[in-house]
Amino acid sequence: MPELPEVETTARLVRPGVEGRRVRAVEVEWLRTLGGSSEPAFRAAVVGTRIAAVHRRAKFVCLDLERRGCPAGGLLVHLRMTGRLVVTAPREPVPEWRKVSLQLDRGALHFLDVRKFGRFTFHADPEAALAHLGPEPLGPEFTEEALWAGLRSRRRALKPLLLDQSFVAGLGNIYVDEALHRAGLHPLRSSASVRRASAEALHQAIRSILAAAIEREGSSFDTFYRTPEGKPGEYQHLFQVYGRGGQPCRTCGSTIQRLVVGQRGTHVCPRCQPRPRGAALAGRRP
DNA sequence: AGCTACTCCTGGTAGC
DNA sequence: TGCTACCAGGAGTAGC
Repeated sequence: MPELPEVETTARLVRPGVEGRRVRAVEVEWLRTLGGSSEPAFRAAVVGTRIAAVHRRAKFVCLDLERRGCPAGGLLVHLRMTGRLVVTAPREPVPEWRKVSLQLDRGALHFLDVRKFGRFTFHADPEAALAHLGPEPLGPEFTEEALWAGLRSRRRALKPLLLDQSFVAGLGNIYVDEALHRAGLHPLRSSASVRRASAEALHQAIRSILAAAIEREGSSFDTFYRTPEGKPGEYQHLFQVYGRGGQPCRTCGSTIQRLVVGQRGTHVCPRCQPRPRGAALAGRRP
Protein backbone atom coordinates (compact mmCIF):
# COMPACT_ATOMS: atom_id res chain seq x y z
CA MET A 1 0.00 0.00 0.00
CA PRO A 2 1.38 3.41 -0.76
CA GLU A 3 3.26 5.00 2.12
CA LEU A 4 5.64 7.93 2.23
CA PRO A 5 8.19 6.59 -0.31
CA GLU A 6 5.51 5.63 -2.81
CA VAL A 7 3.72 8.97 -2.44
CA GLU A 8 7.01 10.87 -2.78
CA THR A 9 7.76 8.89 -5.95
CA THR A 10 4.30 9.65 -7.28
CA ALA A 11 4.64 13.37 -6.61
CA ARG A 12 8.08 13.53 -8.23
CA LEU A 13 7.10 11.68 -11.37
CA VAL A 14 3.79 13.47 -11.86
CA ARG A 15 5.23 16.95 -11.28
CA PRO A 16 6.77 17.61 -14.73
CA GLY A 17 3.52 16.76 -16.50
CA VAL A 18 1.20 18.93 -14.42
CA GLU A 19 3.09 21.82 -12.84
CA GLY A 20 2.18 25.04 -14.61
CA ARG A 21 -0.73 23.40 -16.46
CA ARG A 22 -4.22 24.85 -16.43
CA VAL A 23 -7.31 22.75 -15.60
CA ARG A 24 -9.73 22.83 -18.51
CA ALA A 25 -12.30 20.29 -17.36
CA VAL A 26 -13.02 17.70 -14.70
CA GLU A 27 -14.44 14.18 -15.04
CA VAL A 28 -15.77 12.28 -12.04
CA GLU A 29 -16.66 8.59 -12.21
CA TRP A 30 -16.93 7.82 -8.48
CA LEU A 31 -18.40 10.59 -6.38
CA ARG A 32 -17.08 9.39 -3.02
CA THR A 33 -13.56 9.92 -4.28
CA LEU A 34 -14.27 13.67 -3.91
CA GLY A 35 -14.62 13.14 -0.15
CA GLY A 36 -18.07 14.62 0.39
CA SER A 37 -17.92 17.46 -2.11
CA SER A 38 -20.59 17.59 -4.81
CA GLU A 39 -19.43 17.30 -8.37
CA PRO A 40 -20.61 20.83 -9.31
CA ALA A 41 -18.86 22.37 -6.29
CA PHE A 42 -15.66 20.49 -7.08
CA ARG A 43 -15.82 21.53 -10.72
CA ALA A 44 -16.44 25.18 -9.83
CA ALA A 45 -13.48 25.22 -7.47
CA VAL A 46 -11.01 23.55 -9.81
CA VAL A 47 -11.82 24.32 -13.45
CA GLY A 48 -9.91 27.36 -14.67
CA THR A 49 -7.17 27.15 -12.06
CA ARG A 50 -3.48 26.72 -12.76
CA ILE A 51 -1.54 24.00 -10.94
CA ALA A 52 1.21 26.08 -9.40
CA ALA A 53 3.12 23.38 -7.52
CA VAL A 54 3.13 19.66 -6.77
CA HIS A 55 4.54 18.45 -3.47
CA ARG A 56 4.07 15.83 -0.77
CA ARG A 57 3.01 16.08 2.87
CA ALA A 58 2.84 12.78 4.79
CA LYS A 59 0.95 10.41 2.48
CA PHE A 60 -0.76 13.20 0.55
CA VAL A 61 0.14 14.47 -2.89
CA CYS A 62 -0.63 18.20 -2.76
CA LEU A 63 -1.50 20.24 -5.83
CA ASP A 64 -1.43 23.99 -5.11
CA LEU A 65 -3.90 25.88 -7.28
CA GLU A 66 -3.85 29.49 -8.47
CA ARG A 67 -6.43 31.67 -10.18
CA ARG A 68 -5.16 34.83 -11.92
CA GLY A 69 -1.88 34.48 -10.06
CA CYS A 70 -3.48 34.27 -6.60
CA PRO A 71 -3.65 31.20 -4.36
CA ALA A 72 -6.94 29.38 -4.94
CA GLY A 73 -6.81 26.46 -2.54
CA GLY A 74 -5.46 23.05 -3.38
CA LEU A 75 -6.11 19.42 -4.13
CA LEU A 76 -5.09 16.74 -1.67
CA VAL A 77 -4.69 13.26 -3.11
CA HIS A 78 -4.56 10.27 -0.77
CA LEU A 79 -3.79 6.98 -2.51
CA ARG A 80 -4.87 4.83 0.47
CA MET A 81 -4.69 1.20 -0.68
CA THR A 82 -4.69 1.14 -4.45
CA GLY A 83 -4.79 4.74 -5.68
CA ARG A 84 -2.50 5.91 -8.47
CA LEU A 85 -1.86 9.15 -10.32
CA VAL A 86 -1.08 8.94 -14.01
CA VAL A 87 -0.42 11.67 -16.55
CA THR A 88 -1.46 11.00 -20.14
CA ALA A 89 -0.55 12.83 -23.31
CA PRO A 90 -3.26 14.37 -25.49
CA ARG A 91 -5.29 11.71 -27.32
CA GLU A 92 -3.84 8.94 -25.17
CA PRO A 93 -6.60 6.54 -23.99
CA VAL A 94 -8.03 6.83 -20.47
CA PRO A 95 -6.39 4.25 -18.19
CA GLU A 96 -8.36 1.52 -16.46
CA TRP A 97 -9.97 2.17 -13.03
CA ARG A 98 -10.09 5.92 -13.53
CA LYS A 99 -12.17 7.64 -10.80
CA VAL A 100 -11.37 11.33 -11.40
CA SER A 101 -9.58 13.12 -14.25
CA LEU A 102 -8.37 16.67 -14.70
CA GLN A 103 -8.25 17.63 -18.37
CA LEU A 104 -5.31 20.01 -18.68
CA ASP A 105 -4.30 22.48 -21.36
CA ARG A 106 -1.84 19.78 -22.40
CA GLY A 107 -2.68 16.19 -21.51
CA ALA A 108 -4.59 14.98 -18.47
CA LEU A 109 -4.05 13.89 -14.87
CA HIS A 110 -5.97 10.76 -13.89
CA PHE A 111 -6.66 9.34 -10.45
CA LEU A 112 -7.02 5.56 -10.73
CA ASP A 113 -8.21 3.43 -7.82
CA VAL A 114 -9.27 -0.19 -7.92
CA ARG A 115 -10.65 -0.40 -4.38
CA LYS A 116 -12.06 3.12 -4.18
CA PHE A 117 -10.60 3.94 -0.76
CA GLY A 118 -8.48 6.77 -2.13
CA ARG A 119 -9.50 10.43 -2.07
CA PHE A 120 -9.02 13.33 -4.47
CA THR A 121 -10.33 16.33 -2.57
CA PHE A 122 -10.41 20.09 -2.96
CA HIS A 123 -9.67 22.34 0.03
CA ALA A 124 -9.91 26.12 0.15
CA ASP A 125 -7.28 25.93 2.91
CA PRO A 126 -5.21 22.78 2.40
CA GLU A 127 -2.81 23.63 5.23
CA ALA A 128 -5.68 23.61 7.69
CA ALA A 129 -6.79 20.25 6.33
CA LEU A 130 -3.30 18.87 7.08
CA ALA A 131 -2.89 20.56 10.45
CA HIS A 132 -3.56 17.37 12.42
CA LEU A 133 -0.48 15.66 10.99
CA GLY A 134 2.65 15.08 13.02
CA PRO A 135 6.18 15.80 11.82
CA GLU A 136 7.65 14.55 8.58
CA PRO A 137 9.93 11.63 9.48
CA LEU A 138 12.59 12.92 7.07
CA GLY A 139 12.14 16.55 8.12
CA PRO A 140 14.08 18.68 10.61
CA GLU A 141 11.43 18.49 13.36
CA PHE A 142 11.70 14.73 13.66
CA THR A 143 14.80 14.59 15.82
CA GLU A 144 15.98 11.78 18.09
CA GLU A 145 15.03 13.94 21.05
CA ALA A 146 11.54 14.60 19.73
CA LEU A 147 10.93 10.90 19.09
CA TRP A 148 12.28 9.95 22.50
CA ALA A 149 10.09 12.55 24.21
CA GLY A 150 7.05 11.44 22.22
CA LEU A 151 7.56 7.80 23.13
CA ARG A 152 8.02 8.61 26.82
CA SER A 153 4.94 10.80 26.99
CA ARG A 154 2.57 8.00 25.95
CA ARG A 155 1.82 4.46 26.91
CA ARG A 156 0.89 2.90 23.64
CA ALA A 157 2.11 -0.12 21.78
CA LEU A 158 4.84 0.99 19.38
CA LYS A 159 3.19 -0.17 16.21
CA PRO A 160 -0.16 1.61 16.53
CA LEU A 161 1.67 4.69 17.77
CA LEU A 162 3.96 4.79 14.73
CA LEU A 163 0.96 4.26 12.45
CA ASP A 164 -0.79 7.24 14.09
CA GLN A 165 -0.35 10.06 11.57
CA SER A 166 -0.57 12.69 14.29
CA PHE A 167 2.49 11.18 16.00
CA VAL A 168 4.67 10.93 12.91
CA ALA A 169 3.25 11.42 9.44
CA GLY A 170 3.89 9.12 6.53
CA LEU A 171 4.60 5.67 7.93
CA GLY A 172 2.33 2.73 7.13
CA ASN A 173 2.21 -0.96 7.79
CA ILE A 174 5.22 -1.98 5.73
CA TYR A 175 7.78 0.55 6.87
CA VAL A 176 6.73 0.35 10.52
CA ASP A 177 7.34 -3.40 10.50
CA GLU A 178 10.69 -2.89 8.78
CA ALA A 179 11.80 -0.08 11.10
CA LEU A 180 10.84 -1.95 14.28
CA HIS A 181 12.78 -4.97 13.09
CA ARG A 182 15.87 -2.96 12.32
CA ALA A 183 15.67 -1.27 15.73
CA GLY A 184 15.15 -4.61 17.48
CA LEU A 185 11.83 -3.54 19.01
CA HIS A 186 8.67 -5.64 19.30
CA PRO A 187 5.49 -4.00 17.92
CA LEU A 188 3.61 -4.60 21.19
CA ARG A 189 6.30 -2.98 23.30
CA SER A 190 4.97 -0.07 25.33
CA SER A 191 6.34 3.22 23.99
CA ALA A 192 7.03 4.40 27.55
CA SER A 193 9.35 1.45 28.18
CA VAL A 194 11.72 2.14 25.28
CA ARG A 195 15.22 3.08 26.37
CA ARG A 196 17.06 6.03 24.95
CA ALA A 197 19.45 3.93 22.88
CA SER A 198 16.55 2.04 21.31
CA ALA A 199 14.74 5.26 20.52
CA GLU A 200 17.85 6.46 18.72
CA ALA A 201 18.05 3.19 16.83
CA LEU A 202 14.39 3.50 15.87
CA HIS A 203 14.89 7.08 14.68
CA GLN A 204 17.85 6.03 12.57
CA ALA A 205 15.96 2.99 11.22
CA ILE A 206 12.93 5.02 10.16
CA ARG A 207 15.03 7.59 8.36
CA SER A 208 17.39 5.25 6.59
CA ILE A 209 14.66 2.83 5.50
CA LEU A 210 12.47 5.60 4.10
CA ALA A 211 15.41 7.19 2.28
CA ALA A 212 16.45 3.86 0.77
CA ALA A 213 12.87 3.13 -0.29
CA ILE A 214 12.54 6.53 -1.99
CA GLU A 215 15.77 5.82 -3.88
CA ARG A 216 14.19 2.63 -5.18
CA GLU A 217 10.87 4.29 -6.04
CA GLY A 218 8.97 2.50 -3.28
CA SER A 219 7.79 -1.08 -2.85
CA SER A 220 5.49 -3.16 -5.07
CA PHE A 221 4.64 -6.33 -3.21
CA ASP A 222 1.35 -7.01 -4.99
CA THR A 223 -0.19 -6.18 -8.33
CA PHE A 224 -1.35 -2.72 -7.31
CA TYR A 225 1.32 -0.12 -6.58
CA ARG A 226 3.11 1.18 -9.66
CA THR A 227 4.93 4.43 -10.21
CA PRO A 228 3.17 6.97 -12.45
CA GLU A 229 5.40 5.60 -15.22
CA GLY A 230 3.86 2.16 -14.70
CA LYS A 231 6.97 0.56 -13.24
CA PRO A 232 7.02 -1.39 -9.98
CA GLY A 233 9.18 -0.07 -7.15
CA GLU A 234 12.24 -2.03 -6.11
CA TYR A 235 12.40 -1.75 -2.32
CA GLN A 236 10.35 -4.92 -1.76
CA HIS A 237 13.48 -6.92 -2.53
CA LEU A 238 15.02 -5.46 0.62
CA PHE A 239 12.17 -6.37 2.99
CA GLN A 240 13.50 -8.05 6.11
CA VAL A 241 10.18 -9.03 7.69
CA TYR A 242 7.16 -7.60 5.82
CA GLY A 243 5.39 -10.39 3.97
CA ARG A 244 8.06 -12.89 5.05
CA GLY A 245 6.10 -14.86 7.66
CA GLY A 246 7.42 -18.43 7.89
CA GLN A 247 10.70 -17.53 6.19
CA PRO A 248 14.08 -17.23 7.93
CA CYS A 249 15.19 -13.88 9.34
CA ARG A 250 18.02 -12.52 7.21
CA THR A 251 19.78 -11.37 10.36
CA CYS A 252 19.59 -14.39 12.68
CA GLY A 253 17.87 -17.22 10.79
CA SER A 254 14.88 -17.50 13.15
CA THR A 255 11.50 -17.99 11.54
CA ILE A 256 9.63 -14.74 10.94
CA GLN A 257 6.25 -14.75 12.68
CA ARG A 258 3.06 -13.15 11.46
CA LEU A 259 0.71 -11.78 14.08
CA VAL A 260 -2.13 -9.27 14.17
CA VAL A 261 -1.65 -5.98 16.03
CA GLY A 262 -4.46 -3.46 15.91
CA GLN A 263 -6.14 -5.36 13.06
CA ARG A 264 -2.98 -5.13 10.95
CA GLY A 265 -0.90 -7.98 9.67
CA THR A 266 2.38 -7.65 11.55
CA HIS A 267 5.71 -9.36 10.97
CA VAL A 268 8.37 -9.92 13.61
CA CYS A 269 11.54 -11.88 14.17
CA PRO A 270 11.14 -13.52 17.58
CA ARG A 271 14.87 -13.36 18.27
CA CYS A 272 15.72 -9.89 16.93
CA GLN A 273 12.54 -8.43 18.45
CA PRO A 274 11.93 -10.22 21.75
CA ARG A 275 8.38 -10.06 23.04
CA PRO A 276 8.17 -7.72 26.04
CA ARG A 277 6.99 -8.89 29.46
CA GLY A 278 5.24 -7.15 32.31
CA ALA A 279 5.14 -3.37 32.22
CA ALA A 280 7.02 -3.29 28.93
CA LEU A 281 4.09 -4.98 27.18
CA ALA A 282 1.56 -2.36 26.10
CA GLY A 283 -2.03 -2.86 27.20
CA ARG A 284 -1.12 -4.57 30.48
CA ARG A 285 -1.33 -3.06 33.90
CA PRO A 286 2.04 -3.42 35.57
C1' DA B 1 -5.92 7.75 27.15
C1' DG B 2 -5.96 3.92 24.46
C1' DC B 3 -8.05 -0.26 23.16
C1' DT B 4 -11.30 -2.99 19.86
C1' DA B 5 -14.78 -3.29 16.31
C1' DC B 6 -16.74 -1.60 12.30
C1' DT B 7 -16.91 0.67 7.70
C1' DC B 8 -15.55 1.38 3.06
C1' DC B 9 -14.14 -1.74 -1.59
C1' DT B 10 -12.79 -5.36 -5.01
C1' DG B 11 -8.97 -8.26 -7.32
C1' DG B 12 -6.70 -12.23 -6.15
C1' DT B 13 -6.58 -16.60 -4.31
C1' DA B 14 -7.70 -20.83 -1.79
C1' DG B 15 -10.75 -24.54 -1.56
C1' DC B 16 -13.80 -27.59 -3.60
C1' DT C 1 -13.31 -25.26 -15.41
C1' DG C 2 -16.11 -22.55 -12.60
C1' DC C 3 -18.04 -21.35 -8.47
C1' DT C 4 -17.99 -19.29 -3.71
C1' DA C 5 -15.94 -17.49 0.40
C1' DC C 6 -12.58 -14.97 2.31
C1' DC C 7 -8.68 -11.80 2.69
C1' DA C 8 -5.87 -7.32 2.57
C1' DG C 9 -5.87 -2.80 4.79
C1' DG C 10 -5.48 3.46 5.91
C1' DA C 11 -8.13 6.15 8.26
C1' DG C 12 -12.26 7.73 10.31
C1' DT C 13 -15.66 6.83 13.78
C1' DA C 14 -18.12 4.79 17.71
C1' DG C 15 -18.22 2.59 22.04
C1' DC C 16 -16.06 0.83 26.13
